[in-house]
Amino acid sequence: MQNSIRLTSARKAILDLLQSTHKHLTAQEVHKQLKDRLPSLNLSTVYRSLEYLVDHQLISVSDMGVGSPVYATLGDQPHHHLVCQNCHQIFDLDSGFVDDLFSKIEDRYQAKVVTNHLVLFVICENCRSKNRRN
Amino acid sequence: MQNSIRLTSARKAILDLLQSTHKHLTAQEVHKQLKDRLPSLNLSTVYRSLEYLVDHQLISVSDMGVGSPVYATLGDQPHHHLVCQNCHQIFDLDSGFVDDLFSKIEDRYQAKVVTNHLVLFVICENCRSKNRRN
DNA sequence: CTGAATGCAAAGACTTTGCATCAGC
DNA sequence: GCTGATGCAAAGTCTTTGCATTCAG
Repeated sequence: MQNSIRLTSARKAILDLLQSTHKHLTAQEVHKQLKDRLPSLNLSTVYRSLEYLVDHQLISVSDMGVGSPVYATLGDQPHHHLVCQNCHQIFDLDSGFVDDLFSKIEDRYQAKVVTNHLVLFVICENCRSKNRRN
Repeated sequence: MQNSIRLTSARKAILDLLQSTHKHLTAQEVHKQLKDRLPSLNLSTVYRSLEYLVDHQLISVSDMGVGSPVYATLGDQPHHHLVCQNCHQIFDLDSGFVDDLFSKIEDRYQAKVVTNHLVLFVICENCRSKNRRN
């Protein structure tokens, strides 16, 4: 991890994309979405660039249970989701709750929490009432 | 999702394994560890069985950032980890902190949190002191 | 100018699927 | 006995790597 950042067109494009979509994208998705702008962009370059950008702390990587890791800019406000394991509906989770947890952890462990997108699996109210077992 | 469970030798062996190791294993690891006991066990059967067991809520699946999902029995006490994004060291996270969060969430959203293995990414104390930027 | 980044092609790892056979209930 | 599970083989998807070329600083 070094301080200066070598800014190539591929990396620039990836950063731009992540900054403008405000979404979590997989490497494959990033590649697909840049095909028009940079037709020559190779998938392996996308993988290498994403790795580089994560290493240099310009983007974050997290796992939403999609199978592949997803990437997003750090600029986005930390935000968190509840995902119902039964009906797969997604709910926003009040980040106050999570901030609380994170600051407690940082106090206790002297570690900086870098997860800025937490996903918790739940059985939502709706599904609970439909299913006695939960 | 149905109520009765068809208990085959493959599924029995997988459950046994997960119950005895108390670890989170990937499909590949499960397969490797069962090779001796069940030499004929096919990898695709392992995948299908794990999926089946998750569907029937006999085991849980989570993601530790290893690249593949990991499986564990539900019997294991909920427990949580901090993983350093820099040195990849793993720390146990006091589950009191997390229980707190979960019960607040359950109150507010009337949803049952089923995540029983939370993984938070951090920069650990050690790595922070080595690197001014964090 | 020089080392690092890229494209390309190939290999590698993990996972899924179709189909014939086998086994649990 | 019937339905669903398994083994096998093959294909599919995602990711990584080696090497020659190109590019940013």
